[in-house]
Amino acid sequence: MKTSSPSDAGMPAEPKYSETALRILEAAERLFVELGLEATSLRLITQQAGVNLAAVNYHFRSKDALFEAVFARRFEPWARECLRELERLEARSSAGTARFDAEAVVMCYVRPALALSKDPSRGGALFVRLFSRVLVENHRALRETLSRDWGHLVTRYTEALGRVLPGLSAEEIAWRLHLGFSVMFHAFAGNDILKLFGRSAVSARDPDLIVKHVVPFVLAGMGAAPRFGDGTP
Amino acid sequence: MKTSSPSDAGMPAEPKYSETALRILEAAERLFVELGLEATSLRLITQQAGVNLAAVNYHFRSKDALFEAVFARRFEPWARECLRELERLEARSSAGTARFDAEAVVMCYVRPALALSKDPSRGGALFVRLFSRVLVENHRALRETLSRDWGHLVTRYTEALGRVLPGLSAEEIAWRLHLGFSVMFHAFAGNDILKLFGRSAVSARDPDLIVKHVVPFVLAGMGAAPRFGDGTP
DNA sequence: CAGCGTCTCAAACGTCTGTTTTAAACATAC
DNA sequence: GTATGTTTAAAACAGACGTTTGAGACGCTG
Repeated sequence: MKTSSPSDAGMPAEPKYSETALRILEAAERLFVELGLEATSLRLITQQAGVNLAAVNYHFRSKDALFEAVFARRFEPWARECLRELERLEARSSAGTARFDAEAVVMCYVRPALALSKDPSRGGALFVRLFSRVLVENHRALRETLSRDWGHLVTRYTEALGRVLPGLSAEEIAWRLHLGFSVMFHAFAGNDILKLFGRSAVSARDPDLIVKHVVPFVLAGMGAAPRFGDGTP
Repeated sequence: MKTSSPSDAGMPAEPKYSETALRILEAAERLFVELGLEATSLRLITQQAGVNLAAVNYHFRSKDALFEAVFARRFEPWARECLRELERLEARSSAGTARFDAEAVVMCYVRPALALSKDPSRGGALFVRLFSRVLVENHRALRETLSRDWGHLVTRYTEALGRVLPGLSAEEIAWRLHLGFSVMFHAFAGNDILKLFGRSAVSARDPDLIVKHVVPFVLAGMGAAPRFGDGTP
């Protein structure tokens, strides 16, 4: 095999999938992103993976469990990276070697998404597209897992953003984070309204280019002065 | 019936659906939003609508055609409103009775979305949620219709935004519009990452509240200074 | 009352779905 | 070399799916 860097810091990075299971995961990932969960049949997955139909129910328990495995395989490393980035920023800020501002916090979750998008061995931009689907459709089981195991991640980012935008209420902070996450995910996923209307102009599949346009937008949005009561300034 | 204001400016506003067809449209709309196209069966739709299964294929040709009808019924009035708002702004701006700035342009598409969200007789926020799904999944037939019949709408908004943000390149303008549309739609649709992680805080179903938080964010983002080459200012 | 579209209804169509079952191939350890 | 647990293979399962059919009910207009 090729995976696992020498020092696996504590956690078991990958549940050690067999060759067959891996082929299934990869075909499923591509198809779930392209067609969605419901529109993708196990027969199509196994056919494209070049494995037998029954292998899915053997290696993963069910179609739903397969979906969760596909999601978790990409999500967990990414989420860990986001957390590590934030902790590193906090450490370097305490040491006085880095500024703790909005851009630094935003880059803590942009950087991992960028790295993921540029790494074909981790599926490239596929996962971001999958995540943007999960965000819109809502898969019960996944939501439970996320809020149980990764709720603290969001909490940490909320606190961090609160520190760098001291003038804003907790509610306002939550909104800024929500909007900031949202715009980044859908931009990375390429969910483009202009494209939907055949007026693309933004063809950009290049992740670096996406960052270049999204980050200034998000930073400006997050730092905006809040609007009072209704209209009247 | 209750619809149609006295002076229907030219176009046939609604294709005059029969009672049964309307019940189907309404049940389908709700279910498509909740479960998605593939996961919603015609049997479930007709059951909730209290009509016979075959009625769907009689009134609409097929399941796909039903979906397009559901979409078009809400989309077209909304799109027409967006166009009218923009034309009104241009007229009032020429007459010197209104300022032609970024906020005015953004409000041209926010206002119709807000009005729609607050009007239960037009399905309330359901359509925005449906639209956000369409944006992520991509339904071939719908994309063709949109780019053929409504591509000019996007073109008009791109031009308008170019006028109020004169310092930016055409590519940059397209990006700002893409991101601005995107964040508004997903905010109205309630596609909230914080909610996904069980850290809601932004429960806000109130459309006015959404506007209050989204508009400053979008305006600031659109007016941001673009980022040069890479990092170095 | 006859004639004729419009519409509803129950039943059936063939196909595809996720899942299970059975048997066979395989590797590794005794 | 045989035993053992793991992985694959092909076929079959019951059920749900979108769609079609053909007969009948309804409300018209003549």
